Amino acid sequence: MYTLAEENYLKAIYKLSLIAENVSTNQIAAELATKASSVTDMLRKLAEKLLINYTRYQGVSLTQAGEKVAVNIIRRHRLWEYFLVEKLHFKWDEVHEMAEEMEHISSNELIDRLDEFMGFPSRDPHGDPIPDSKGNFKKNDLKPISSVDVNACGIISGVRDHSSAFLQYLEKQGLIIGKKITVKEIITYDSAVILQMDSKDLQISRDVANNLLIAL
Amino acid sequence: MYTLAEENYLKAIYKLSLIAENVSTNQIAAELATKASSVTDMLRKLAEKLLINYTRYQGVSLTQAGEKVAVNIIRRHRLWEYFLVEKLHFKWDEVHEMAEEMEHISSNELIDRLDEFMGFPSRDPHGDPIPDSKGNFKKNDLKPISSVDVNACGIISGVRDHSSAFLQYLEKQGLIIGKKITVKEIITYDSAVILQMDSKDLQISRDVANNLLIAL
DNA sequence: TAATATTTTTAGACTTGTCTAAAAATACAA
DNA sequence: TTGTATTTTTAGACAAGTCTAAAAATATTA
Repeated sequence: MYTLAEENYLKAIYKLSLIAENVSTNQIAAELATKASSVTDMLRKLAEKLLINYTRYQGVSLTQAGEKVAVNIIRRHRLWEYFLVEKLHFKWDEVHEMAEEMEHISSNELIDRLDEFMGFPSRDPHGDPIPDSKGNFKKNDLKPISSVDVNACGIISGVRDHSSAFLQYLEKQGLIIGKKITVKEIITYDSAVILQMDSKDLQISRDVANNLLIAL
Repeated sequence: MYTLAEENYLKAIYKLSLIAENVSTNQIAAELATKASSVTDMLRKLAEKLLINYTRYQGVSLTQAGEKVAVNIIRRHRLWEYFLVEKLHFKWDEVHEMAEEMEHISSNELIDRLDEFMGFPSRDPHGDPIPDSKGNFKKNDLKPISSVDVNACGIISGVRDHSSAFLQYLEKQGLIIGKKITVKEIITYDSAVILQMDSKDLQISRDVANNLLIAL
């Protein structure tokens, strides 16, 4: 249906669109670790196929068709991650690269059966919601710890950084999905955050607080 | 590790090697539905990577390294087919194309865990043996029905043609893996074969008898 | 608002894998 | 064994996706 490169571009544009409506060539280049000139070439092709809205120098956004394709890729990615963790017992920091390959397996029938096989999970191992077969899913209402007030209390529910370095750090600190935490103090000097978890105090940096999401 | 095209060539050469030691350019071209000139180009590349033994005009064979890669692809293919049939409940005639895509997922750790998850199956849904993680597997000792004598008796255990047309035909006739059959008569005129199965007689054509394998 | 900096696009080239058409090598047959 | 048919390779071209270098457009700032 779509080439590997096309799918990766659509996914990148979708991801960047969550932050700001309009996505720039350079942002896409950075996201895909490629050059701006390569991006421009691909944007012309995607626009021709009516998957993006594109005017030279003006940035891009996904069309409805493009968004549908992107959401479907995300559905596949998250279902395979769930499979790898729940059925094959991989750790949550080991599955991203594998799922990056598996998300391009084209059969939707396969994905629907996989979904059913696993009991229609609603979130992947990193707490991200899994779109259903029609593409519906709740937008993430999770907040980075860096954005909540002192004394706020919530459940660790997701991450913004999926790198294994970050996930391994969290694991080591016991900061795993489902844990209940309370924000005890925010250090003015460097925006570090002191959390209470399991009746113990734990300090995390601003970067970590930015990338760790909680449900209030 | 290897490109999609390289993997497909190695798999094709492996498959053809089972029939005759040395494989010709035209055979490969036919197997991959491509042109002989394209095959020649790829053969040069595979030879350079020491995956095949190749001298111009003399046909090719796999090196040990090449065979190892090919067997690994076959392992992945057959394990995914088993997964699709046993876990996702696809029919045996529906899984080939999906497995053709899935066999290129590169992680061996993934495949080993999948193997374990399914209890280390020894044969795929079409009766073909599944290599273990070291690449060991029993060569098929199954025989086409067309090659056995009258009064021979055996268990339907495999197929040589994996097309859904053929598999659907077998399904319809009840000729599925595990069934016990007896060869009652071979018609001299057209080599058709009359089988006995479940105390009933059933006639199959020479083509079918050629592609349906039994364990004696 | 004019000069400078940044971003984006264009132009031209490269790689992988494919193709057609023609040449070279091998196989077959008289 | 010589001529013909077949197979295989070479030569040159093309599409997809990428790159570098340079040009064009946009944004910033003095």
